[in-house]
Amino acid sequence: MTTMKEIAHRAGVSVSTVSLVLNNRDEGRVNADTAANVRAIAKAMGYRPNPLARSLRTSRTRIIGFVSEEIATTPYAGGIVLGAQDAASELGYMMITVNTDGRANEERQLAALKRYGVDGFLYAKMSNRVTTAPGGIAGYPTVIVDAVDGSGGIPSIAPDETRIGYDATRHLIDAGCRRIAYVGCAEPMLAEGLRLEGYRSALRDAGIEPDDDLAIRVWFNQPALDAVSRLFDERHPDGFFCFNDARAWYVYECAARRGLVVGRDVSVVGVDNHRVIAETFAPQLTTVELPHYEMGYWSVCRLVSLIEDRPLDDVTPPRTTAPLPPFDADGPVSIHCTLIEKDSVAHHAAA
Amino acid sequence: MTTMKEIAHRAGVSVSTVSLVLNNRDEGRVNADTAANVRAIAKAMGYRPNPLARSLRTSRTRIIGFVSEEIATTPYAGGIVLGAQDAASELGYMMITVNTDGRANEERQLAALKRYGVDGFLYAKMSNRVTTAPGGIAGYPTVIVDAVDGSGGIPSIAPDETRIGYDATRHLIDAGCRRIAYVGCAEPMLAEGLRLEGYRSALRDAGIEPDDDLAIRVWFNQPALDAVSRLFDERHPDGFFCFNDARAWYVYECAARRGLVVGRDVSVVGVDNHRVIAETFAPQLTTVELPHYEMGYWSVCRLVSLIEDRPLDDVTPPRTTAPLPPFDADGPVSIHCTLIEKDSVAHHAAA
DNA sequence: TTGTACGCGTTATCAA
DNA sequence: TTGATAACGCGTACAA
Repeated sequence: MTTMKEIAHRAGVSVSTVSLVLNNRDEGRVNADTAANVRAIAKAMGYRPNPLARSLRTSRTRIIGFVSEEIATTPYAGGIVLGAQDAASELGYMMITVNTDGRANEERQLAALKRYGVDGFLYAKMSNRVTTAPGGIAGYPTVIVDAVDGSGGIPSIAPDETRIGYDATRHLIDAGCRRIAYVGCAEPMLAEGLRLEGYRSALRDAGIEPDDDLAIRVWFNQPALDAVSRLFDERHPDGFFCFNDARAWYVYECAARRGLVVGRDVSVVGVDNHRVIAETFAPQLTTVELPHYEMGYWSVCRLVSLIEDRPLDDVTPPRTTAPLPPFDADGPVSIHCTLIEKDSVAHHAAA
Repeated sequence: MTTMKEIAHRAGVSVSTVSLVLNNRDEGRVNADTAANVRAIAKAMGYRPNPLARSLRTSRTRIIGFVSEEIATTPYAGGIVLGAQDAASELGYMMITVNTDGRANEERQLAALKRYGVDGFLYAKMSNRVTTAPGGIAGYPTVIVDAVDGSGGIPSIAPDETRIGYDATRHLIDAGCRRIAYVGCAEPMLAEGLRLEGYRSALRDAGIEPDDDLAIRVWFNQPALDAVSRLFDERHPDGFFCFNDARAWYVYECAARRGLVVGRDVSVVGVDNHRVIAETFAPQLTTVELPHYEMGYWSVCRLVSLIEDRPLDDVTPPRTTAPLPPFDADGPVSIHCTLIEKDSVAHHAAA
């Protein structure tokens, strides 16, 4: 590790001069030639600033604390963490991730992070819900990921759940389906209600009155399979909007047992085709993909813009993928999710 | 953040005395009373050392770098990361996790970690294979997780794959099965060959000559389902040992379509019943559980023992769960996996 | 038994 | 335009 002192020695100048130059504060304060020389030497010696020493002075570490209760418990976490890490890396930040199990060790973990001098926090849930950030976070720049702040005031980023329901249902309507079922999730989740709402709006907008018997909410395993079976036999839906991968499976399974081919006899649109369908039935599910990676990525951009008090456009590295959501709003931000079309929807003229 | 200086001021002593006391270096060097006083004040003021400042002096950060290519791509990662984080937390360490996508940005990420002064590395794969740690890691204390070091010399921790195959097969034999099939994985993996080996040994030990037609290796989806279907129809196995959750699903599905009840008509033992079976068929699969959490936990203990050059027993916090593997060996360590019995195995007298 | 002085690598202030 | 000098919080050799 080469230090400023060594560079100063080699360049025959003082450490302060080196510091000025290497921090680009030499504009009109250091002779252009000496500056160039210092830069050249620094480059030749492969100088990289020591973040610890810098932090000791500036009390800024360029470390972000990623706090979550459920990093380990859901397969989606990976996407968020990865996106966050990528953004952090591109912006010159590091991320320390900690997993809190409930409020128990939460404050202890937060205290540790604070001692390490993190510049801000990402507080992540793994499915959209109303949450309230732990008290210890107060006063630190914070962004809530995949949830909305119950107490208000903290910016958050989450999928636009209503629109997910709307778009999925709309897609089925456009394909000619008229008896569209919703296979929801029996656990109380924000997403559940909102997607149902979107599903209903789409139907109404298309002049179809929602039929409550077509919308069910199921848990897992046999009871879920039984419920979907009844739905098949009693209401004969021609399209299904499924809350998630596991719910879509029940539809695929029921269809298979009745000799119905998904994508020909019945149409299915799901959310976030993650593993179950992909590994069991053919990976053909038309899905609205939850932007986990993007949420992670964008939340870090937003957090850094808070930390460094710079406009968001300024800190956001150029990206070739999806456009940015309207970050300027200081409250919660809903991210639009895109529908990925596979061959689980039969496109035929309207009946 | 209260500092040593403040404590020194309040105690009416110098900073060095405080430092001596708070680092437990006061044995016979500081008056017992002053020491006690200093400790009391430190406690009252809630003193916590500033890790940054300390690191600047000691060039030790108590930060561990967790490096992996696939944190995001597998649902198992969570368990390893969580276990590692727990151990780190209990041992007073922090973990910075980075996800490298191939060798491309790997060295850049490693360089960043090194600049932040990590004390050592965890290099993790998400399924047991022969690997070789990146060059940039050389010279740092390192432990390889869920893989074995190809070039030797670096300690590693991975499941005992052969024994997984042996135990699972043995369990089926003990339950009375005689035509035991192996549904393996067509991808080339270390685990695949080793589990097959264990499967064969168990059969031979029971006086059953392995029948090659009973051991198949499949990919995913329809082709896999077809292969397992043929297996059912042509060889009529009474027991199945399945490489993983997804492979077990094909067996459940084929059984269901033939009216056979798993746990009554056929027996199934799998590995790591993760999500597929649990969310689709009832979560009843008898499995050999891969100790992801334990691997993470133990690897950190081992790494810390390397970093601090202390015997492993010394750094390992007391645990109530499984016993420690034989860490003393300096090469690869195989962790024994335990079989969790659910009701997917029909226990009947041998035919 | 305690305090002084210095260094870790940086940044910031101020005087030259 | 440049360079001492102090400070960030801590650890430690050495002097008192």
